Amino acid sequence: MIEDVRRAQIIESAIETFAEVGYSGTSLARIAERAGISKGVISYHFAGKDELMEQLVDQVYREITGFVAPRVERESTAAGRLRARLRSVAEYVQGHRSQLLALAEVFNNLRDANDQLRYGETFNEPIYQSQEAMLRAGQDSGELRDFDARVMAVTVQAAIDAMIAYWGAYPEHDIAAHAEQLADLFENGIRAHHAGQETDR
Amino acid sequence: MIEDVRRAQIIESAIETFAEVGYSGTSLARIAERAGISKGVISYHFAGKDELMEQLVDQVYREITGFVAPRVERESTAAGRLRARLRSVAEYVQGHRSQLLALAEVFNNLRDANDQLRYGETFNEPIYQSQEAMLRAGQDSGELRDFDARVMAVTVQAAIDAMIAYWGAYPEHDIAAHAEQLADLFENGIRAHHAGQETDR
Amino acid sequence: MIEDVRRAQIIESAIETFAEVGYSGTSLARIAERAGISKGVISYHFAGKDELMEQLVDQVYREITGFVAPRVERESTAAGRLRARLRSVAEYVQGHRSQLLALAEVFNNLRDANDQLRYGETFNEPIYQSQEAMLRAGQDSGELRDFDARVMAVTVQAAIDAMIAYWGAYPEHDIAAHAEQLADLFENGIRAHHAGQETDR
Amino acid sequence: MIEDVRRAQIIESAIETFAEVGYSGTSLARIAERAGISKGVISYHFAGKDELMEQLVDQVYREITGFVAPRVERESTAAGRLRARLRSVAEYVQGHRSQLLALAEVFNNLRDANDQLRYGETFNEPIYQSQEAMLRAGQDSGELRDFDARVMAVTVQAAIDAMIAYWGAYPEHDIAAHAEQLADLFENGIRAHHAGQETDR
DNA sequence: CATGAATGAGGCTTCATTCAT
DNA sequence: CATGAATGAAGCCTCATTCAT
Repeated sequence: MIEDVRRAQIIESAIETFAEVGYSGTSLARIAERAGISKGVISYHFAGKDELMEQLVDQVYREITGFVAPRVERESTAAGRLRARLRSVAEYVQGHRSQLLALAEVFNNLRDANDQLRYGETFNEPIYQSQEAMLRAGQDSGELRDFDARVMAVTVQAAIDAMIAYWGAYPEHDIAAHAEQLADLFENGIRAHHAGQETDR
Repeated sequence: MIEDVRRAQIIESAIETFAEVGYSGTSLARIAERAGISKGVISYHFAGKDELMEQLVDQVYREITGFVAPRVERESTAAGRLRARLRSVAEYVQGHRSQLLALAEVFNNLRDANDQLRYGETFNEPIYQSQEAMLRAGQDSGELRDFDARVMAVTVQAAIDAMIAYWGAYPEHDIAAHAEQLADLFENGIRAHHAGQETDR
Repeated sequence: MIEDVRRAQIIESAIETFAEVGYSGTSLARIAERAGISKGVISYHFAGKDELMEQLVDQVYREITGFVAPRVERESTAAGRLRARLRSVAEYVQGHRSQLLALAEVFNNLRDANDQLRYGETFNEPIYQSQEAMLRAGQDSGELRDFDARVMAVTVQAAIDAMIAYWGAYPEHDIAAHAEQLADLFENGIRAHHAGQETDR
Repeated sequence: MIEDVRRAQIIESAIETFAEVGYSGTSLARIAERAGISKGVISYHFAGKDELMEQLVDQVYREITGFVAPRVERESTAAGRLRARLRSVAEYVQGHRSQLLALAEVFNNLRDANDQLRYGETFNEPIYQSQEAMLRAGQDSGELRDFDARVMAVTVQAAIDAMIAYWGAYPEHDIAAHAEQLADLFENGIRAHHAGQETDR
């Protein structure tokens, strides 16, 4: 009810604040100010700043996954799935710029009591593993050449993040074309060598 | 003389602190404590925390460039230069883990008075441009296929950063092999299609 | 009706909270939480935290007095009344541990707008005076020796409070035996000297 | 050096604040204000509010013990030692009113992370034990009658604390006379019966 | 009669920076 | 050249209280 509305409003305000002034510039006071509410309200709805950030990550993460996953699953070949992933991320990201920037801020900075990153590489494990499985299936079917699937999974993710970050810095950058370029790169880079195939674009 | 020694000592201490506890966990007090000096000394030798961080970036950046650049210039083909870059970065990084982690922290967080990232994508411009020039030369010579050189430059840089970050999280990861995998990926991904060449490894 | 039930429930919850976490650890939120009610309810039934505490004192005080007074009045000699008082307090206290601890917390900490203790020594005045009257009667009848009745009244009260506090800290302590020891002490300490001993002063 | 001077000044200011406005009314801001220093200074010289309070207790405790102990040790009989203790406490307390009130505030309120009193009855153990030893020696020598030495030790301490508290509330009260009255009470109350009286139990 | 939501003051602490010595 | 002391802003959090529903 009202509870959920407020929490959503606060998270939305936090997203915009992180996106605009970065992790260390984001205080509860600033979030509250942007939301037009009193400072204490955030502490009322969230156990603390950390919980707010974790919920932010949860929400944004769920949203983007909910958008991308079905579009990927529609494809059957490894190359097709990879291209679908790149395209759908690029598509989703348009209109959700702040969300992605905020996600990156929290990702790269939130630490636990032992100074370890709360969302470190270990948080990416599930993604890496599903990506690896997909790539290995492509290798087994003969579609893809031999390579280290873990390295490739890490690199695909890095290419996506960089695409988002670059577009974050240069909003006029054509992110859809960027995604196609990446798909071409990986398609050429990992397919099995026999005769010269062509990309679908 | 003493001046320079002190500054170097402070920067060294700052590097280790950033690497260990991250950007928001790094205070002047903590840097001073690790260096075994008084808090005030830092303010005496640097105009402020910002200047310290800028000098840190300058120093680390100069070091890594000084290591990588000559190894790249020794090569003549685009593929060779790219592989040399990947290899030499991977080589340099071993033994300079803290430096690279600290560099990333400052890179991703330091902002100016207008909340703009001090080292944003614009800081990468020189790298992108030199990389682009190299790639275009490869395209002109017929070595490389047609693609967006800017996107490729961004992606190469991202792949390198991710390699470092992954190795930062999993120190037992074989970063040298990782670099070769990346070289293979890009070599296959961007060379001109005629007959099937082989990578050198 | 319901009104009174709620007030009693809240006071009961406050008693246990004070007893457990002390004065400064007791917040309305904590009291409400223990009572299983909403925070606002307390403010609805009491003018404020201060009034709640005053009612708590009133209630506990009335209870203990209602238990002790008739048992004291049954006795006729000063020594008998004193022993009756000590015994009945010790008896009452068993089964009302939290009440007494809570009473002490509020007693020692609640202050008015001028930072004066709300229940200071002045609150003990009625007790002191009744005790003094009883002791003076014993002196007049020749049962008790000469001494400062006010000092003795203060000391008796202090001995009782310490007995309760000690037993509060060591629940296995035999409080009934403690009460008898105190009665012996005072009986020997204040009765008239039939063989004339002298103090060293 | 300056360090010690400041710490002493802050503790002194804390003592007066506790004495005046009580435990819950004492904030670091108020202490700093009274000391005429900036809020942050306290955090600079003490790890936190808790450490400040512990040092306060240490200091006051050491002072009072240093005054009382030699005066007690000068005496040889149990009655003499007890009277010496009562007299010297009463003497010391005059001129150190705030110290004693502050000590009581911290004593009765400071709690650890588990809500247990930092200075509970257990803190009094050493006092109780030394007092007990003294009383038992008196019983062994035939000077004192049979009684529970622990109960008596607790009661003596309580009588002293009450004397201080009463005088704290009524500064015109004659605390020296009060101490003599207490000494008389205990002397009569615990000495061996040469003419054999009996208690009623 | 009860509640959950909101407020704003105040508490403790950390921090970058300044300054006298 | 170095230090320790001090500052005051800002951060997060808790709290008693108010209020619309």
